[in-house]
Amino acid sequence: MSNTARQASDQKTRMPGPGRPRNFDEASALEAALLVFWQKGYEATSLDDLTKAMSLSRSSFYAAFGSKQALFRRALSHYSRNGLQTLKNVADTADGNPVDAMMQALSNPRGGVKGCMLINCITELAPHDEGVAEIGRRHLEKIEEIFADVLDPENPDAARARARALSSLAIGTLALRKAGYPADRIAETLKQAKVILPA
Amino acid sequence: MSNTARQASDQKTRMPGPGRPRNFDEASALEAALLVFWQKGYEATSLDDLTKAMSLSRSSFYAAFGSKQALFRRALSHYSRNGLQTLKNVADTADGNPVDAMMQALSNPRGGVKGCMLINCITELAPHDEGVAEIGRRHLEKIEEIFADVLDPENPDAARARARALSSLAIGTLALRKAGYPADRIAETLKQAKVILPA
DNA sequence: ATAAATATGGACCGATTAGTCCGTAATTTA
DNA sequence: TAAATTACGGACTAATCGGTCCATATTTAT
Repeated sequence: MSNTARQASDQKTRMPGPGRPRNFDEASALEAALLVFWQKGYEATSLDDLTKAMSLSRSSFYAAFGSKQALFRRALSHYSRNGLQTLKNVADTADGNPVDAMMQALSNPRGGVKGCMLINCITELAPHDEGVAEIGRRHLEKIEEIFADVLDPENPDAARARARALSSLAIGTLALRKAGYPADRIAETLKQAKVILPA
Repeated sequence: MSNTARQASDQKTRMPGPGRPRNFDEASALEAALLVFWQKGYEATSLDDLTKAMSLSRSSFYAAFGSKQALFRRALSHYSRNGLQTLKNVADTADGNPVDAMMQALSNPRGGVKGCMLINCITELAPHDEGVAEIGRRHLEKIEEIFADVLDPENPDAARARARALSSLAIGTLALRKAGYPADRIAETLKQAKVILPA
């Protein structure tokens, strides 16, 4: 389907050498695409939106990424990897209460009003796209893991349900933010999580 | 803009009388449209989807509803009204624990895997559609009110933050459901709300 | 220099988008 | 029955959709 990888086929002696080099960076193009998908969603993002944001011609786009859907999958996975890493860092480097820090980070992600891209995509696509649903499931489970490890490092499995509740609470507040709730009400809502903390 | 209402203009003596009667019911057409928007989202729903589901010709559609967007707004408001009424009923008629019943209802709405239409729409549209954001805000605030009245009928204002946390927790679990979490894990997550209950 | 290989820009494609328009059907009032 | 009025079916439009294709540019290996 995709012609992205240099073809290792054609065992003939040739070794032709690479042709014209790209004049774009694949990684930064991917991140540019990520931002567009993040703020507009999958359906509402057009090829023109993407190629403009990535500063790519259509042919380069298709040569490098195969299709809108393939690019999207890559962007989403990239986002997931990145976000989980960030969350782990938050958990590890929080001086005071790591749970509070994680709740903050989840409820007020880099994206600001764009919310969490993975939640956006689960909402938009998961019911009719099992691939997205699976990426989403994995992401959510990882978040639970991180919470559980913080809550009870000795026996994280026992804290799993509480971890999931904390995660869900933070995710729920994303809707408040998108709907335009003032920041202090959201913070106040998050603080209610304290009662979930003790067993 | 819209020609929906019988025009009261033309003060001339005439009083012409109505022409051919409609052979569709506006209310049920609206509900049919609601279902489509609910499960596909706004952008992904086409006019063909709508007219087919509503059993309407395009001309009748535009005569009766004006535009896709206008229809959507009506459907969304209708959904909000309906949903809040249902939630109130759940709160009033729950024999055991009304909070549990509300959490259940919010987390597992009529729509099944379609989730809550309002949350879907907030996620998809609110960041770039202030009209939708406002409908969403009002809806969420009403949910909080219902929770707060159940939590502390004497002084619901004092319970407002807890009410919002419960609401957010339930809303958060919608993402779990869409991502394909098994029902028992979601139920277990909801049960964690008990710790939010006491002051 | 020449051949081989890859990248790029942009024209192009068929399908689909939301929305318009018009001829005709169905109804009420006179 | 005639005039007025509204509804309906469906053809039509201009724009946009995701995706393809090709001629040309740019590179390396010979």
